Amino acid sequence: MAQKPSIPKGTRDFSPQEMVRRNYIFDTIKLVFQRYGYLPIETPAMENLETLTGKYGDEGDKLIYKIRSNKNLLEKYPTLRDCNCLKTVYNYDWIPMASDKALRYDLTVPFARYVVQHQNEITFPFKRYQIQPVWRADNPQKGRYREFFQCDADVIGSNSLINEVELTQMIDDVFTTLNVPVVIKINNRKILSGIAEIVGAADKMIDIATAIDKYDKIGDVGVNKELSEKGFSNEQIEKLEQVFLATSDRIILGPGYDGKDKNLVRLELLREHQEYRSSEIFLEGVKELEAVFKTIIDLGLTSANVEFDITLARGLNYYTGAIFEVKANKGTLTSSICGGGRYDDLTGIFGLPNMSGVGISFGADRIYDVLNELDLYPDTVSASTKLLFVTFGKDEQNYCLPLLAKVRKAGINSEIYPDANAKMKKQMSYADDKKISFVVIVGGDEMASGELTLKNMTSGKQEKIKIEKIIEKLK
RNA sequence: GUGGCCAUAGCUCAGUUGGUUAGAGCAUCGGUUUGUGGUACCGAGGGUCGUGGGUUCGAGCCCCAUUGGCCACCCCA
Repeated sequence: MAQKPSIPKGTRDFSPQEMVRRNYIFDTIKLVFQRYGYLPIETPAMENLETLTGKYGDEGDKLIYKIRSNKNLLEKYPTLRDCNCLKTVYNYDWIPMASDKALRYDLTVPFARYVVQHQNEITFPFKRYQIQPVWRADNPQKGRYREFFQCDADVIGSNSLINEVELTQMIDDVFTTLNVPVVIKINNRKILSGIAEIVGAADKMIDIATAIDKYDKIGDVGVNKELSEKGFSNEQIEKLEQVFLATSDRIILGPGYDGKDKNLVRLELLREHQEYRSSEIFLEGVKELEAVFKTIIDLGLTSANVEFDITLARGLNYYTGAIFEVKANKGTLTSSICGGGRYDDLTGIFGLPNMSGVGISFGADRIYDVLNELDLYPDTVSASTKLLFVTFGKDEQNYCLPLLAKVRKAGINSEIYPDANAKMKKQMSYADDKKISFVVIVGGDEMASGELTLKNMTSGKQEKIKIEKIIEKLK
């Protein structure tokens, strides 16, 4: 017996029913992308390693899947074969040369690379969407995979905040269609930069951001402890706590709250904040968000809630302006199902400066998990074949083949049971299992009269009917 | 990279203080007289109990190691 086959950790197989469901998600997202004027591109699964490194922070870089070279180090340096220290590491005759390629970690960095490479063919602002798998050498757990699909939409070459508004509307559109209640959290890295500047730690913005990101998880005590461990003084920590507390519900919903939009109240509070208003970049971030929120409120969203959250950080290093994160309000998955933000200089690294971009990324696999858990698929998602020809032998089958072709030409998904000798029960079970809505039963009587037996598999009712009428009926 | 839990049929699991030939449900396939599925009844196939070692007269069960999985931390879609 052969060994039981398996697939690598953190990867999944998708069977037909699952694929139909996943395609429903992809189709929904794609439709929204197209409706807002985004055009598709694809990039290779692998990139040059140097394209990817240094873009995702220290933790991110560790999770990049490196592709080992096919060249054998021992062929180039045969004397290495005798090196004992290598032998203890590699007990075989093949030592790969240094890896210089890697699997893509996300779709944003390859996109930036693409834009720089194709800058002369692109009309800016460039709106592209991209739906492809990405790979991360992470430890799998709930909602976390080593291979998963991202669905990205990005605008590059436009500073306008209308893009931020539009992306928010797209998130709303997608999750409204999918029937998933969500909260869209929005923050701005400039606010975080300003905060870091004010407390005298401008170079430690990332440290502050990743610590305060855990506010709702480990509370103020935990956050303060982490900040302290990272070398922040008590004075700095106190100053930081002050600004985060300023936007808490307890403060803004207190006496004097006049029912105005919470997000705008929070931002106004920050704009007027004694200590922090002195930072230019801080105020810039606040003003940007005020503009974004005002427009969103004016236009209104269909089902999503938007929320300004000053503790939202996001780990990716390249974000410089607005940052987004979307979570489902129902179900047990607590991690984000969509994220994004503005990056002012991602193309600069590849030699094309002053090209600001902003984008969002839907995590298709997590959305799939949420939809599965909440069972949010419409009935129409399961049906594929609409009509099955059931026959009793070779003669009947031959009689049906031209009819089948006719039905297919009319655009009706249909098939015939291939094994002419199969018993009727077998053929009916097949239809039942595939959730085929109608079967046509063809035997001697039907062939003689041309009146075929059409059975509705849901109601169980059947009627004698000519093929033309069947086509008319099912079209 | 760190920690916790788990591993028996394709799937979900049972399996007594260690004792003959390891069970059930679901799924699959076949049958209940050869033109009718989803419900019923009968039957069949399918397991070196994750792998390797140890203790024992005897191990699915106890011990050690190893691999894999799930969950949490870190970080992220």
